[in-house]
Amino acid sequence: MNDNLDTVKSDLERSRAYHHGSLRSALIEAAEEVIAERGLDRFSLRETARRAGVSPAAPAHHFKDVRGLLTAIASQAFADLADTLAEADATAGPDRDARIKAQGKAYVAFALDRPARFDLMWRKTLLDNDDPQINEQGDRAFEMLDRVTREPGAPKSGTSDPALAPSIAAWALVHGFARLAIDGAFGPGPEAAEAAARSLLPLVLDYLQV
Amino acid sequence: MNDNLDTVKSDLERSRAYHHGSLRSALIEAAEEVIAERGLDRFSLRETARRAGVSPAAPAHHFKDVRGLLTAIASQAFADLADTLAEADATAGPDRDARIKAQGKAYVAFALDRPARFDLMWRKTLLDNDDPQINEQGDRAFEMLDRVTREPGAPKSGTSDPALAPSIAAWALVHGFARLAIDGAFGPGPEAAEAAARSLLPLVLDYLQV
DNA sequence: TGTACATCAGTGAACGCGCGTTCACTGATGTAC
DNA sequence: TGTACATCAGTGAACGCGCGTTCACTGATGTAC
Repeated sequence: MNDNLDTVKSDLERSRAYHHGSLRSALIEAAEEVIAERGLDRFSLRETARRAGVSPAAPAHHFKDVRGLLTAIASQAFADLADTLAEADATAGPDRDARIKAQGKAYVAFALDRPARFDLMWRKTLLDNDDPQINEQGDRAFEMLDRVTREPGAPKSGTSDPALAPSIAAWALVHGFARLAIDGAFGPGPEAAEAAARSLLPLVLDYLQV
Repeated sequence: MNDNLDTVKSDLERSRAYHHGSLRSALIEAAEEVIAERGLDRFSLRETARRAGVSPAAPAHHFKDVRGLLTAIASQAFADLADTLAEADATAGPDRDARIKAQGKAYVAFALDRPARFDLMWRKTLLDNDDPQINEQGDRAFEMLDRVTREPGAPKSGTSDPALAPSIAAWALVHGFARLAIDGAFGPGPEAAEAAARSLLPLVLDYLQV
C-alpha cells in the first residue's frame, strides 16, 4: 500500500518531471484524440506532441516516425476489434445465425464508436503494411467472423474462394454499412449513423443468408 | 469542314496561347491524374496547376478554391456512377435478380476502375457537402439501386426503414466489397482486387437474398 | 552506502519543404458604335 | 470594316503557415564497483 502511494505521482508532478515515464502510451492517447477531433486528414505529429506536453522531437525516441505511431494505433485497434467480435460471439449463445448477427452488430458498433480510428485502420497509405503485428491482428479479426460464418461442412481453414464466400459476404455487408454510416450516407453527423445502426441494421442483416 | 480545321489548334499552339480556352476541364483532368498517381492524401492544387501547364493562381478563375475543384470532380463521378448503374440495369434483361446482380457488379467495377476517384466520392471532409449538384447526383445513383431492389410491393418512394432495408443491404454489400478490395483486404495491389471481383464477388452476391 | 560513469529520454532551435491563397499586373478577347 | 474600351483569363512573385525530422545538447536514471 505504501509502495503504491509512493510510486503514484500526481499529474502535476509527472508534467514537471524531465522524464515522462510513460510517454509512449501518452503519445498514442494524444494521437487518438487528435485524429478524433480533427480527422485523419488533419492529423499531425507536432500537434500530438503538443498535447502530450512534450517537444516535437520527443516522439522520435519511441516511434521511428509518424507512420510508426499510426501503425501502432491501428494495430491495437485491430486487436480490439478481434476482442470485441469474440466477446459478441461468446455472448450470443449457441445459435449460428444469432452469433453471426451479433458479430455483425458488434462490428458496426465498433466502427461507429470511434469512427476516426476505424478510418485509420483502413487508410493503408498511412500505415506500415509490412508490420507483422498489424497483419496478425487484422487476420485475427477476420478469423473471428470466418469461424462462425464459414459454410457448415467446409474445411475449417480452407482458403479457396467458395469456402471464403459466405464470410466475405458477411464482412462486406457490415463493413459497407459501417462505412456508409460514417461517411454520412444515412444523414450527417454521428447521430444519423447511430440511428441507422439501431433501426436499419437489424433489418439489413436479415437479407444476408449465409 | 474548313471551319473545323480552323478552330482545331495543335497542342503546341494551345500551350503557347495566353488564354487556355478550356482550362476548367483541363484542371479537372489534371486533378484526377494527380489523385490517381499520388493518392488523395498527397493531392495538391499547385501540382494540378503545374500539370495543366498553368500558374498556381490560375485555378482561382474557375473554382472558388481547392474544395470547389474536388467537389466538381466528385459530383461528376456520382453522375457517372448513376449512368453506369443504369446501363448495367438496362443490359441485364427483365429478371429482377439478374438486374440487382448486374448493378452490384457494375458498382464494384466502377470503384475498382478508378479507385482514387472512388475514394474522393466518400471523403466528405474534402468536399462541399452543401453543393446541390453533388447531392443530386449521389441521390440519383442510390435511386438506381433502390428502384430494382426495393421489396416488390413496397411503395415506390417509401422512405421508411423497412422499405429501405433491402436496397441498403445491397448497397452496403457491394460498397463494402469494393472498399475492402481497394483497401487491400484481399491482397495488395489492384490485381488482387480485380481477381477478387472476378472470382469472389459473384459467389458473394448469392448470399444476398432480397 | 557512495561515487563514477554510461545510457536513456528529454529539450529547443533550426532545416527545408510544399502548400493554398492573395495581389497588382497584363495580354487577349469580345463588343458597341 | 475599324477603333475604343471593358471584361476576362492568365502571370509571377510573395504571404504566412504548419509540417516532419535532424542536431547538438543536457538533465535524470540506473548500474558497477
